[in-house]
Amino acid sequence: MNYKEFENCPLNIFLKLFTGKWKPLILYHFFHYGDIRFTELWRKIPKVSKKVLLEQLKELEESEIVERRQVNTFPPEVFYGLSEKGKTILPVIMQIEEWTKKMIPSNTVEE
Amino acid sequence: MNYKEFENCPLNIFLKLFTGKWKPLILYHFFHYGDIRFTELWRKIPKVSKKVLLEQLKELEESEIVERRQVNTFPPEVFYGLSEKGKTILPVIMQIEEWTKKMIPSNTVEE
DNA sequence: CAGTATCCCGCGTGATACTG
DNA sequence: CAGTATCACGCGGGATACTG
Repeated sequence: MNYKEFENCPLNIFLKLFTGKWKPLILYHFFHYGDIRFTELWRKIPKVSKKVLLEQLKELEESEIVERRQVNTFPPEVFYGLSEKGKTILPVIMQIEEWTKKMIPSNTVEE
Repeated sequence: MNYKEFENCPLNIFLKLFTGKWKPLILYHFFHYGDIRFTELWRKIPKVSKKVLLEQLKELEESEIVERRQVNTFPPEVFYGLSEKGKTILPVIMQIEEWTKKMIPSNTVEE
């Protein structure tokens, strides 16, 4: 296996899907709250700039994990949420969470 | 949930374990070949510098996923491999790979 | 052979203001 | 309200030489 082959390896593809500082948190909100309007999502994730949040959403959209739904034209009203493909990740995420809770001592994060 | 809580969320902790350009490939080799001597690992991953490879190994070691075993004193002979905790990740990785193969169309990576 | 010391660069991310 | 345009910066990663 050379590096190029590895680029195509499923584990790496999966990780690249989630690479991005805010993507896991974005998906977390979709899993728990369903579709969310852009500004509301932004309100829930207070430390990220609009530009970056939009970039991350766009990347997730290009991965076909997230769907963007524009409701009416003016003023713009845009909802983001999981696609059907995105919803199939849930069991994988759950197994990851179980493993992590069991194996990784819950580190205390300093303020 | 605020951002600080999210830092402690299992999904995020898991992803941080693998964040690092070469970590998945390093783990791939350990899963397939068991313990590997440092230089041999370096030979298998030709595009990474020694410095960076050592950094990534050190981070994995600090996560207690990888273990470093020094065999004798001179010349140094150091083996790296999965810890017991590291080995428990395998089923999780396998589920991730299955999901990815099923759901993500195998992108062609340009040369 | 394994590991360290420097120096360097690009990219992901951030702050802010502007537009339709 | 959703999205774009600039400008800027820190840090993860890379190249190279050196050390015990």
